[in-house]
Amino acid sequence: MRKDSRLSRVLHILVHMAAIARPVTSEEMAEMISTNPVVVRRTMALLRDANYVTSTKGHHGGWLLAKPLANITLLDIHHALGESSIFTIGLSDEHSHCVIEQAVNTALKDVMDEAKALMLQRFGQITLDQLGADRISSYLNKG
Amino acid sequence: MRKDSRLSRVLHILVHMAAIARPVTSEEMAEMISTNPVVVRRTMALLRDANYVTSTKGHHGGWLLAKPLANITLLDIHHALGESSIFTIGLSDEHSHCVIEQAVNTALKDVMDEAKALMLQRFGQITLDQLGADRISSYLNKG
DNA sequence: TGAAAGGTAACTTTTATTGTTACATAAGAT
DNA sequence: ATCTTATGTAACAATAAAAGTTACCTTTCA
Repeated sequence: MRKDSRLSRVLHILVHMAAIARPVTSEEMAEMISTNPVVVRRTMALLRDANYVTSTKGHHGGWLLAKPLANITLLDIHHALGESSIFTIGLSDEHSHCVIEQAVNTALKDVMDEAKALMLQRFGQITLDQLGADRISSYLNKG
Repeated sequence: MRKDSRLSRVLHILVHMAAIARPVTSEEMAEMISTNPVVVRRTMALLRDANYVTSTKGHHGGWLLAKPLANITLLDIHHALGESSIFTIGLSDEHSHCVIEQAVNTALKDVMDEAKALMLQRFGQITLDQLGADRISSYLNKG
């Protein structure tokens, strides 16, 4: 299964955007993450749908943040990207009538649900403005 | 990303094995999980390498548990299947020199590590014999 | 009206899992 | 002895999801 790197990539872009006081084009963003503009538009469109960014066409167009990074959490962006499964571990479903299969799947699902809940809770505690600040303080601390 | 359903499938097989007092063939196991014997051998071979099962060739051959289910945890089996990533979320690595990318990835990695630690801890607390017992008691409780 | 931007559909590439075929080897049954 | 029943394994095909690419559209402003 190929990894979904959209969250990492789009967070990278958003933090850059906050430091650039003008519309940023898909072309520029594509260079930030070494891909092409269509891939960028595809992901950014989801954030626009959730009102975290706006886009304008034509000359001097591009993308702008719709709110300060301090008002956006990792969870917000995660959700904006859609409700896809976060685990590579899947449950079998060949014989859903088998009580053993049901017991196995219930046990696995309970654990995965708990881990997911923890992860989303942590994501909800981190705002995007902390990503820059965290980095600077750890840089100063480590030399 | 396609899900890795080996853990769920092989747990299903192991619990069945405990209830069958003779060597179980790959053919029989393949029917349990609706696949073919080669797929079964591929996964079971990993469990044999980790000494959870044994296999014998020829007439009346097949697979046997090497220890009681009570002595095997979900974590044991998870580890026996190899150290593959459990998350579909990947980190970008286009520009590892960019401090913003590093800050984003560190934040994501910290959260994922924490969620993974919780998941593995829970897996370590569940022995395979509980899968049958859990199911029966929940069945009785729910009617 | 031409250049610069986003919008989007359709298709290809990539990557990991799963499935399949084929054949070798081992061990007990006849 | 040799046939049958098993596992062992290599090589290849099918499947599925993300990412990449191409092509063409519309919008906006100089």
